[in-house]
Amino acid sequence: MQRVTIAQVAARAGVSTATVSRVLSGRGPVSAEVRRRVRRAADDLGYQVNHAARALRNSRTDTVGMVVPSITNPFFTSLVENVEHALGREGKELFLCDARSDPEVEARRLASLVARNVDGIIVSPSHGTDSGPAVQATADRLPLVQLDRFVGGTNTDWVGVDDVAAMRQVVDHLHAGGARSAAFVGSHLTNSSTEQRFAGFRRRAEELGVAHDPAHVLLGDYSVDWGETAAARLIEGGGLPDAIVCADDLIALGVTRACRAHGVPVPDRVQVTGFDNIEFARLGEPALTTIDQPCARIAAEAVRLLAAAGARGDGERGASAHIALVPELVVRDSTRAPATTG
Amino acid sequence: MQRVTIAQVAARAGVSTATVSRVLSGRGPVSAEVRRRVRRAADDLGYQVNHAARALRNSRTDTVGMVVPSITNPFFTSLVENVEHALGREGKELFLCDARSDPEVEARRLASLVARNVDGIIVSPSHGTDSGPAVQATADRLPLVQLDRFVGGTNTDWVGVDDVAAMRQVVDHLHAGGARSAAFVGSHLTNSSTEQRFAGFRRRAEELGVAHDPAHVLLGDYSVDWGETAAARLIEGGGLPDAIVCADDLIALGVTRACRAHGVPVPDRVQVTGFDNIEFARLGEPALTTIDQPCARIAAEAVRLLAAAGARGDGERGASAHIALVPELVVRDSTRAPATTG
DNA sequence: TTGAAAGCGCTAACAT
DNA sequence: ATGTTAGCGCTTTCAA
Repeated sequence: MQRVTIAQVAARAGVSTATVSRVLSGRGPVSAEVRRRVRRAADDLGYQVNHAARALRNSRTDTVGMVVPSITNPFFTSLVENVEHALGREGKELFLCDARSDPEVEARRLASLVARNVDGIIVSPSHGTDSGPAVQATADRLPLVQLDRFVGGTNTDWVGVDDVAAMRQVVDHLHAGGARSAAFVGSHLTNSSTEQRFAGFRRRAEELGVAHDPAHVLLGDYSVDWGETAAARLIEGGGLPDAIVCADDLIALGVTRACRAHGVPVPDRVQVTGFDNIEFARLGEPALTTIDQPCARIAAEAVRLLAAAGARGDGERGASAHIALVPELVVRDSTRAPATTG
Repeated sequence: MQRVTIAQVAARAGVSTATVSRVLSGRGPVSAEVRRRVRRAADDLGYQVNHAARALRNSRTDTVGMVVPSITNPFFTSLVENVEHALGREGKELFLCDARSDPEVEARRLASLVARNVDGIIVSPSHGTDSGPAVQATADRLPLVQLDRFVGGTNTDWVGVDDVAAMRQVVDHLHAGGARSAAFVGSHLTNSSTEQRFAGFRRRAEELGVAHDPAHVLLGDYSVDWGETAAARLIEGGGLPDAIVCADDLIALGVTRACRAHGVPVPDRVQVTGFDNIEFARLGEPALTTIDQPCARIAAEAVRLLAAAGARGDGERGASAHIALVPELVVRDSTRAPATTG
């Protein structure tokens, strides 16, 4: 099972390796007759390019690296799927890495992607500050764009949703449904998503006079388990507010589940909202009102920015782009007010 | 932002490139003093190996490729996560590909992995027969093991669960809960999972005298939507059986949702079972009784087999290993009988 | 213990 | 239109 090289193809077709290369990469002038012979020989031998050799020669791999905090979070897989699709249109492949929500693992992944000579990197940093050094160091070597989450103090491009505007919609909607007090359940404030969402929540709550007791701000991680734990704590602690605003759908799914387990009616006793609009959001009981993240759009913009950064060359880095898309509220059954149009 | 090469490190440390290579790869004898100088120089320059050059030279990439039908199915992400973890223990990385449930895409992915000189491939084939040629062609060139699903007529290793034994447990449990008739909802019989599970279901149903009307066998795809559609069809068609056996949890989640929507009580009017035990299975209303797939174990075995196949060399392929793990039934609230011990 | 040099498979000048 | 050849960055004999 030796690997077939262009030299063997060349020998069989009775031409030089250069000609074979020209035929197979479709560059350079080759007569139709020779082209056919080479193709034939390559097929017969079962030739396949050696990616390593090509990468070494071209210093280009047609591969983009992507690092996400957790591949088991459906929101990130949705993002990954869309990025891969967008990349496919440019003939590039995706090398996916899971950071396990750990900045150290993340740093190793980024280093590994650099070693692999990927053409660019798309990363959603696990941690709001700890991810900084590795992201910056990587951005110094390769085109890099941040997606969804971001880390402060870097000069890279970023694409995501406007969390503050999103939370404004959420709080408005809850308020319209009669909520006069609200809790916030998120992850520890160590990533931009939670930070921004909490800030947006608090700002709008204050503007509308929705009470938000500091004791009703519960921070853990992005998981169903944490949602259940947090909700149980709120319920058992007494003084359950009118609404529970969750930083993502996994948490919200846990919260509604705990409410069901404790016999607390949603949305009649307490309204609940999620964030991301993962597929399972509509499967909750009740189905979750949530913020729909335009994953396809985010992915497409990220790929576009990356291509632009690559074309721009590495030295001249101008002002970095910050693209915040305004997402839509999806009203389902976990809140009381009807959907508004506007 | 030029990449640093060992030549530059060598120059700075005042040694040859050979010595630098020896120090950085930890092979060959180098004096402590020189070792320190080289390390120092490499750090100062921010040296990182060039993976392509190393791969070309060593014809080894320390990378394993994995192809799954769909990265948005939580069962497969769970498998991926575990494979990556197992690989990490051997200092290997994972290159993940999504086949979009399409044998043609799958074939392209496999070819691309071969071109990348991955050290081995782990694949869960999308299609029971159409995936065959590409899988076999790939297996002829590289160590390859099939995971979960498999394609017939190849001589590769395989690891997964014993679907027939699993379905036996499911039917026994439903029967113990009083079911005397059952429907089966799966995907088109174009992959081994559905085939085996359906066969297992039918066999045990016949043994126990559980009625299974051919009109109650509904085949679509592995998705929540299909589960909803299929359940609606069963409910509206009248003659709803005592139980609905689903080929995976996504389908089961759709089925229970449709039952809820149509006011059909689960498990009192109809019992429902899933397969895989994805995280969301316990979040259904009611929580799903399902078969737990031992992902960590499956992943570990796959990695072990792959390493063995690699070590064995490519020519001498003996009998292929077929490892079928017996999974456990997880009893929750969508079925009537209590959990049994044994 | 260290260095010189060949060569992995490919592509792009350059030459014909 | 086609061939010759240098060289991408690394590892590994072989020689010193």
